[in-house]
Amino acid sequence: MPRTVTPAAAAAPLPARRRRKEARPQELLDSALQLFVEKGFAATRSAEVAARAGVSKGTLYLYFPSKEELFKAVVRTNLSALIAEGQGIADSFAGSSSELLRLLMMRWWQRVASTPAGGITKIIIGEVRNFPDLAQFYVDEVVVPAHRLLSQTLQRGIDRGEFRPVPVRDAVHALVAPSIFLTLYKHSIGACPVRGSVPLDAGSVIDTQIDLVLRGLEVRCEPRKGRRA
Amino acid sequence: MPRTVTPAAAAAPLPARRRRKEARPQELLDSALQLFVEKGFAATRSAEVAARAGVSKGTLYLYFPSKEELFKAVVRTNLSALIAEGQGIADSFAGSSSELLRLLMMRWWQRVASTPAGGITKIIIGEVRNFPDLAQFYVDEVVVPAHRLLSQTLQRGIDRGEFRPVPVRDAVHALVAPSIFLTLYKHSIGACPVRGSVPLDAGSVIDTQIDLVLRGLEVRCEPRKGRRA
Amino acid sequence: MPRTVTPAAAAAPLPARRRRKEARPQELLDSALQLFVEKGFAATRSAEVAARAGVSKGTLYLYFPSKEELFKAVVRTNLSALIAEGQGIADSFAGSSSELLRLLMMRWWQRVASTPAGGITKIIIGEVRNFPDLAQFYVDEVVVPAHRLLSQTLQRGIDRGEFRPVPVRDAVHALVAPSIFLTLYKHSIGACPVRGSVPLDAGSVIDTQIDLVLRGLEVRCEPRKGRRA
Amino acid sequence: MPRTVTPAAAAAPLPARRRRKEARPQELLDSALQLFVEKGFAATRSAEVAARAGVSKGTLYLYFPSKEELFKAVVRTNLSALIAEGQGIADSFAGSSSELLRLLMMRWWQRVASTPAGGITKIIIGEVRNFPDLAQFYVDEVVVPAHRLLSQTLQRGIDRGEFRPVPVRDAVHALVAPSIFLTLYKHSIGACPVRGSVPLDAGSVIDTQIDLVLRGLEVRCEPRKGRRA
DNA sequence: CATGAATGAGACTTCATTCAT
DNA sequence: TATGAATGAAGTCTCATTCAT
Repeated sequence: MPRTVTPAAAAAPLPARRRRKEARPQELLDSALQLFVEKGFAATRSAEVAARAGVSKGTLYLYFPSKEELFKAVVRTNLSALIAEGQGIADSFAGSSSELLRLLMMRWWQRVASTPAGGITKIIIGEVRNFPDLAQFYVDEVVVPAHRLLSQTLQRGIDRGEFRPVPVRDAVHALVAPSIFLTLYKHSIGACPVRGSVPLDAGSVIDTQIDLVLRGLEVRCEPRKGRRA
Repeated sequence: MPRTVTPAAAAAPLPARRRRKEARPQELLDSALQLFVEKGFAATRSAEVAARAGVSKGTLYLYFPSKEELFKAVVRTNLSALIAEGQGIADSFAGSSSELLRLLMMRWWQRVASTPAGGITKIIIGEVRNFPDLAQFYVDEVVVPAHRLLSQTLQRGIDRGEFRPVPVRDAVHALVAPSIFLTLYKHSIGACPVRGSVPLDAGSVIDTQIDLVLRGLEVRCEPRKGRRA
Repeated sequence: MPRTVTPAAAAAPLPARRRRKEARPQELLDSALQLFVEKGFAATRSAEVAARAGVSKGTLYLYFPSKEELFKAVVRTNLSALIAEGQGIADSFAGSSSELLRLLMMRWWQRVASTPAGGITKIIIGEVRNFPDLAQFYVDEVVVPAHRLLSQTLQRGIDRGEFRPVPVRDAVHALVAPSIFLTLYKHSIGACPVRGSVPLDAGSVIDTQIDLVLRGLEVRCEPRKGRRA
Repeated sequence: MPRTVTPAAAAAPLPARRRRKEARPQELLDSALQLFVEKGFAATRSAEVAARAGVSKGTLYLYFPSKEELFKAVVRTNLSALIAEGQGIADSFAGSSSELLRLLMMRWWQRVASTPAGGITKIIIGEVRNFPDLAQFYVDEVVVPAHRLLSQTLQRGIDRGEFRPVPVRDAVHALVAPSIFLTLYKHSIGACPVRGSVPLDAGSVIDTQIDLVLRGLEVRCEPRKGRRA
């Protein structure tokens, strides 16, 4: 046995202990996201976050100084990054504004609404009033940047004559509300084993929503001519 | 025998004590609604509900066997009644479906969204998963009846050729989502003293929403050509 | 059995529940004093204070909002009252200042130094720096009033020609230090089962102290004449 | 075989690493003294002791097997040595006992009371009862030797007719108490930012103390008559 | 009917000490 | 030697609910 086994060290995989250390924060963030979404912020026990990440209570506090900071880290990891990315796309987009709008909303859908991250909104809605610090944090980190991104997109469409000149702020609201609401629903009643509830299919909801906002509900055009005449 | 317990009191106008007694449940429900909306279900202290209603902790439990039952009573008092009333209006409405839609939404706005009752949704969203009984209760008592009412109204419009034949369920969703979302926002971040937040004006939001859903966002139709020329 | 047992209620002793309620604070204060003196402030477990008073943890917090407030109440009950009383005596004392001094010190000895209350000083000495609020509280509530009382007494003796005109502040210090120090010792090393320690007998210490401070250590008088000549 | 471990290092001037290593214990002792005095024994975090000494937590435990042993080492380093030195002085002193007394007290003042070492007494007073081992240790190491030194000095004064024949043990107590008490005060309330506290100036306190103990407070002796006349 | 004292399980967070690296 | 990640017991304080009065 010439021990040809090249010393493991050669490949220089981080020593086990250190490898764990570097993975810990992410493991904890994942575990925290799951639990926060499941139970909410206040009702999530820090001990359970630790347990689900496979570490002891103390270890959690080695990486995050408090439950509140843990939550902030979860938000930053899961939402802030995505918004910044969307802003990047919008800044260099060349196609029509309808296409950009669809693209942004689809991305949000795929990356947030369809993942546990979508549940963060539920937490904020339900608990900011009990944790005032989180309110300012979430507005700065998520609400304002996201609203800015969509406002710019609508304004672009209006400026280029693609959209009617609607009030931008309210239109953004009308645009995102159904998706966010759907996400909220999914992570609250939708996650409960109730009978008789109203099922909501994400794909169809979003298609209808985009179609509706872009084209409207009323049968128009020809009749309109008359009205307009 | 001589127990001539002054039966006078019986005939007399209710003595203060008795009058109080009969008003108690409503006073407790009001106090509970306020606090549940402010702090959420779990974070509301039953002692504070009692205190705000001017009674002792024990008295609260005299009228409602638990915090959960108290919450259910709050929902029944504030939402179930209103929905039934809306259904009554719809059943006998003679005008156009657009008008009916506007009417129903305006009523909801005035009677729920503009009052503390609007905050109930926030509580459900944020906490049903921690109180499974409430999920079934809320679906039966609120979600299903409300959805039925709006579905019927949209279907009526489609049947009468007033609306495009959109997928009803999803359209209902697109219709109510912004209003509900606005209410959620108002009772969460909107109730926090944050700076830089996105202000939402109820009146303008609802107008834009109705306009958008009915008429759409895009500049369309052939007639457009003419307008553009 | 004519049940002549006059209804206990006739004597109208407070109903058991209420009688307990009124006794609770004092029971808790006694228990707290004992434990604080035994273990110090930080090391005293609120659960143990409650247990020693025969109630549950929760009950303690029904009467005192925090461990710190509990401690303040202990100080007020055991020290502030006594100092005020001493001030009353001094204000109306007619004898010699030596007698007044002896009287005040004897009272302090009997009411504080010889009781668990004497241990409070130990707590302050050992822990104020970790509980900054307590520092100001103790100075206002104990240090300043006590120092004022003794300063006045010394000054009275000087004014009446009974005492040499010594620097009052420092003399007060020299006067109280041994007694306080003795108390500290008693509640620290003196309370430990050590061998070979220096035993201190209260009675003899205080006699020596008063004698020493009043008459001094040096053999004087005649020899002095020579020195003075 | 070729392991010609450069023995050069052996002869070379101590490499930085080794020099650090040898300084470690003292650096840790200094850091520990500061922190123990600041926060007390129990409230001092071993991690902070290590950090202030510029090493890791693990390293601290390399030199001292536990926090308690670290504390003992601090006491030995800072107090035991000084007392032995004072004993040496007393053994060979030729002047008057008053002078010797003044000398010893001044030395104690300069070497202990005026340095962080003075705070050790505070720790003992406040916490021995929670750490029974420390009680015996401190009595053996500090209390008994210090008391022996001062007892001998007083007895010497009495034997030589310089002092009145007072009870030695109690007189020693009266002698040291104010100084120790002053030190305690300085490291407790005196170190807190309180307003209205009683300021104590070391120099004036010690002068008054010595003067008082040696000469007494009362105006006495026959000669007095003359002075009064 | 009404009160409010009492309970006790349970939450977040800290820290001395260990041990793999 | 030196490090610092990991542990888990322990401590303060909260609160829904009960029940003697």
